[in-house]
Amino acid sequence: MAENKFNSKDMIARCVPMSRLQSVIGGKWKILILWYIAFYKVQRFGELMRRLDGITQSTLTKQLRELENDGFLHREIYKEIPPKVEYSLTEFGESFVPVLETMIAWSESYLCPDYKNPYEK
Amino acid sequence: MAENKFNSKDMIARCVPMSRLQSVIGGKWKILILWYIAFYKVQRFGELMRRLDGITQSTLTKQLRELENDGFLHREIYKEIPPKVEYSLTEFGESFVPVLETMIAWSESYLCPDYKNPYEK
DNA sequence: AGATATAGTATGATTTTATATACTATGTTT
DNA sequence: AAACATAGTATATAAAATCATACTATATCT
Repeated sequence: MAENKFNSKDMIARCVPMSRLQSVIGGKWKILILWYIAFYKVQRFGELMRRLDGITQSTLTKQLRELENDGFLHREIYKEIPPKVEYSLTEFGESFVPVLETMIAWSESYLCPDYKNPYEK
Repeated sequence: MAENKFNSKDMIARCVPMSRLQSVIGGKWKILILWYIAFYKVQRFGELMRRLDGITQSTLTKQLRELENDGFLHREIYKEIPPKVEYSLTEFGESFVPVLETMIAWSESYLCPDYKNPYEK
C-alpha cells in the first residue's frame, strides 16, 4: 500500500487550485473555445458558432462572457454596422496556452491515437 | 488580423481530440478525483468521499465508474466484510499524470498565486 | 443483542447547463 | 422596398448533472 506523507488538512488545502481550475475550465465548450482562439486565431463570434458544431448563440455568449470574466479573453467591440466584435487572449489567457498544448498533445497520443494531424510529419 | 493557415474542414477535424478530452475529464469532480488518486495515493471510496467536500455517494460512484470505463482507473474488489475496494491508476491513467501536473502548476502560479504549497521551498 | 464499519444502490428532488425560437439594431446591397 | 449581415438579447423549455435521504449487506466488536 502506498504511503501518504500529507495529512488531511494539507490535502484539502492543496486541492484548492485544482478546484478553481475545474470551476474555470469546466463546462462543455470552454477548452474548445480557448483552443480555437489560441491555435486557429478565430476571433469572431459567428466563426466560433460555425466551428462549435451544435452550440447555440445563447450558450456561446454565456461561455464567452464567463471566459472574459475569468480573465482569459479580451472582447473588442467595434462601433460598426453590422456589429463587429473580436475576441482574443489576454496575457493571462496566453499563460494558459502551454496547458492547452499539453492537453492536446496527450489527447492526440492517448485518447485519439488514430487521429492524424495533417500539419505534422 | 491574424492569418489562418487551416481550412474549415481541417479545423473541425483537428478539434476532435480536444472534444474527446472535454467529454472525458469534464464534470465537476473528475480532475479532482484523478488528482487525489495520482498525487495522494487515495485508494478507498470512503476517503475520497471525505476529501471531496460536498460530493454525494451516488455522484462519486458515477464519476468513478466513468473514469473506470474510460480506462483511467482500476477497481480492485476484495471479498471482505465490511466491503473493501481499492482504486488505482491504470497505465493509461498514469499517462495522464503529466497533464495533471501541468494543470496544477499553472493553477498554482496563475489561478491561485497566493496559495502556498507547504512541500515546496 | 445491538452498534459499527464499508461500499455501495434506489428514488426522487433540485440545480445547472443547454436548447429552441423569436426578436433587436441599422448600414449596405439587390 | 425588401433582404442581408453580425452580434447579440429575451423567454421559455428540456435535458443533464448533482444532491438529499433512506436503505442494503454482513462479519466483527462491545
